[in-house]
Amino acid sequence: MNSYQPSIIEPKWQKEWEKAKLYLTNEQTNKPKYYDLVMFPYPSGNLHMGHVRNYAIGDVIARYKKMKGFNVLHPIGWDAFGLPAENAAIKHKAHPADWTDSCIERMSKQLKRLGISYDWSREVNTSKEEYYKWTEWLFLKFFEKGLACRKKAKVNWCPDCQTVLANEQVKEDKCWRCATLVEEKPLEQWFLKITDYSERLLKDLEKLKGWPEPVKTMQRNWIGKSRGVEIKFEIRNPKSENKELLIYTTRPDTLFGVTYMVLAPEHPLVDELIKGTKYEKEIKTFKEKVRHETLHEREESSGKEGVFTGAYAVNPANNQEIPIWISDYVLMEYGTGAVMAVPAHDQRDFEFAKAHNLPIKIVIKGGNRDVQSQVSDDKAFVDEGIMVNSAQFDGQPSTEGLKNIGDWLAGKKAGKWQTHYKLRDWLISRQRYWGAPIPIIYCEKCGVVPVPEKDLPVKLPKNIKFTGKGASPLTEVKEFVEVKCPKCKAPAKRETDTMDTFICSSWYFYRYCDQKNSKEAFAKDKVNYWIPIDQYIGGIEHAILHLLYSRFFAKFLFDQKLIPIDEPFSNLLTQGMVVKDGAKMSKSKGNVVDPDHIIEKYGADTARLFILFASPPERELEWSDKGVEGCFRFLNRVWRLATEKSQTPNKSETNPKSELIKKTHQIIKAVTEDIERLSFNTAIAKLMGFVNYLNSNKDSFIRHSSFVIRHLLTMLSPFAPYMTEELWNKLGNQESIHLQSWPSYDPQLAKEEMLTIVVQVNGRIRDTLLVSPDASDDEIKQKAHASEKAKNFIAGKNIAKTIVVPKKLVNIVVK
RNA sequence: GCCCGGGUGGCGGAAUUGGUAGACGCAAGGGACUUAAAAUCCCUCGGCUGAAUAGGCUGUGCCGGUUCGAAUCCGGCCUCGGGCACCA
Repeated sequence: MNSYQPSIIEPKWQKEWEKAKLYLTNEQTNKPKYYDLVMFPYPSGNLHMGHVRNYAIGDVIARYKKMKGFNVLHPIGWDAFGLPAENAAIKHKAHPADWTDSCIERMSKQLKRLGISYDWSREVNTSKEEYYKWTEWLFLKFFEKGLACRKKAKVNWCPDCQTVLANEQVKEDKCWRCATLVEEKPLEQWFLKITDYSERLLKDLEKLKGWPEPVKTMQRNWIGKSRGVEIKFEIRNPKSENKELLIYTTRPDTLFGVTYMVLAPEHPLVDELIKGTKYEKEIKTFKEKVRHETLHEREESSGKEGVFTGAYAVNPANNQEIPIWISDYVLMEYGTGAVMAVPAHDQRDFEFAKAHNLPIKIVIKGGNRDVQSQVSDDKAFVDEGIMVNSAQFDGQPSTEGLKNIGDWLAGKKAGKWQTHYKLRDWLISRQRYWGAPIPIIYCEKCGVVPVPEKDLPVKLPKNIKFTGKGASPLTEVKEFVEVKCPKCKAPAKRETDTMDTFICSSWYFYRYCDQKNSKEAFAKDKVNYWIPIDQYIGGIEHAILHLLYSRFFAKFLFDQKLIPIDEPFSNLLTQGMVVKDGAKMSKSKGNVVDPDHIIEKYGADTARLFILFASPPERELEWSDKGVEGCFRFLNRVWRLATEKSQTPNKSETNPKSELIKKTHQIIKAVTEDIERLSFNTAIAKLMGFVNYLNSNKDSFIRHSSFVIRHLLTMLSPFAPYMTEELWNKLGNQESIHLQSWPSYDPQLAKEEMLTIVVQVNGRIRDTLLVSPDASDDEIKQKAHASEKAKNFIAGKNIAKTIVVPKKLVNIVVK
């Protein structure tokens, strides 16, 4: 008998499987299809534990479903465009394409070493022409339908490097390379009109029964639908008569409590209001200060800083004059860039009013709560209640008053009902080289002209200089920029911005269905066969952006009749982070653990097993090298069980009543149910328990029964594919274990013979009973009442009632 | 700041629908085997009390509530993590 040596058997089977083309998939079969998708990696250079976790989960599902008789598509590829390649180019003077390719080469090797059952013939790489040609083509489709448009938007601008910075490149308001204070600079940029799909993106969340509820809630809040009223406030200012100020509020019921207005500092009215007044200087200083704050900081702002403009507005409810202020807590991007402030009933307004000594007027009273004292207690009253100080609306519940005031304003043309969404259009322009070019040409005569389909792809030029300074490198390449207008043939200029990499990752799973197609992005029949994705697995950090963008793409493609469904992912598993030292393991943070040394020491099977066993998939997993050892020991125990010879080889092993057979059926049932609910850690725990049971059995025949070993190995094969294959082969099987069926169980044999019933007195456990599963509730109740241990606690008291929970417990309530 | 999660022994976790808290694994302690070590196997292992592997009390971040019964449901708080639109 030789010992378990993963370093020998793993490379051997990796080659064998490749030779046998074990994991290639096609559509020519009668089996039901199953599309198992993992979020494709960004080729950062090295696999980290987060990848291992993601792909181990995906692989267990793929192998399990295959054994259950499904035709499984389990592909992999590379989200290969992006910022880090360009940064590497600046740092190491390597071309982004070469850097990316070498990263992919390394990571492919690591993935193969892990023994993941990918169909590598379908590998996609978003940075290759044969892929980004179709990314560009999809952009043209959006453009054709009027869903791609140009608008002004701000970018982070480093005045020293003369370059646009990503949010990640801004550290505490400063450029990460030269520490210059970053400014915001408006640029004309491309957007996809995802807001046209707001309502569908929101409503269809209801269809996603296989999605975790928290992810749906996050998306719902992100889309942020609200019903409210747009209200017109007249401005009373001698210099600007007849001006109006529009605000949007979801709380028209608090209208009578408005004591001041706040504008975003960049609101177009501000300059008009202050022109030539004594307030002009102070306001301008404040605006300059705010200009240097990023959007993020402004959202975090406590809302206490602001300046009075000197102007007044009139509350349409009661004609009261109220002062107009500006503050950084109001954002131009949301609503109308102005708010009516109701300090008594909004916490931010409340804090602002306190800081600037503005009046606080209560217009809603809470049932028996003393609103007056709460408000003096430094807290706004934000709940529903009864309206007061609101003229004809006094006495109404605020929920009714909300509707009535809205209608009243609409009636006198001072306001109108509106539906708002927080979701903003998707800014896709990036002033960078390493991305899919936006296929647009600007002609002086013809304007914005799309590149004709036949001219796709717009190729990224190879000869590029990277300095990290100045404009995007593409603007420096004459042959790229200077083109003829496709319409009038006059000299024209090519768009030099590239697309957000989220575009590339919003459609890659369709390309997997038909990866080699050079005529189309994907053939309809292939996509119709595989889509929707039955199980999608990836990090919780993608809960909003990637998943929302992909849903938007699916809806658009569905509308263009390119795909058969408008929700791409039927079931979603959001795996928790693998963290180390309390922080997210990520390429950008640099606290990455290299899986290679675990594989070298214990083998890929142990690495996979441990990462699945250490924590349930959706929960965070704190990496620690301890515990890996335990999984390695477990695999060794299985190895010994399967390779040691039974001392009594001729005994019959098929007696269906035997404890061993029953136990085996019970374990198959338990493990199957655990895998079905994606509870891999408990599935492994149950297999460990089974091995302990076999090992502790004195009867060597039972320990080494081939019936039991066969089932143990097949159940373990999705988790530890190499070792189980080796043992399967050693047992004399010709065909791979990965082509076997998942073991089935007989529900009769899997049944427990006796049930343990807990006896409680007043909810505290006093005894347990062993009863047959057929025992009636009355019978169990009687036995419980007869329990000597329970009697000690009943004695001298009256039994008020007895609760029987079938198959679980009896609770005797005494007084 | 806003939105979404998590918090259970010394540690990772289990408890699937409100019904025996601590499965399985790690660490620790004790023992067997061995010249010895490694490996392997066996036993103990939340806390207090107790001779006890009898029993009792207590215990799932904190405070309170609902219930015959709460790790699980509700209210409030503390704390850690994710996301916040140019990292992917």
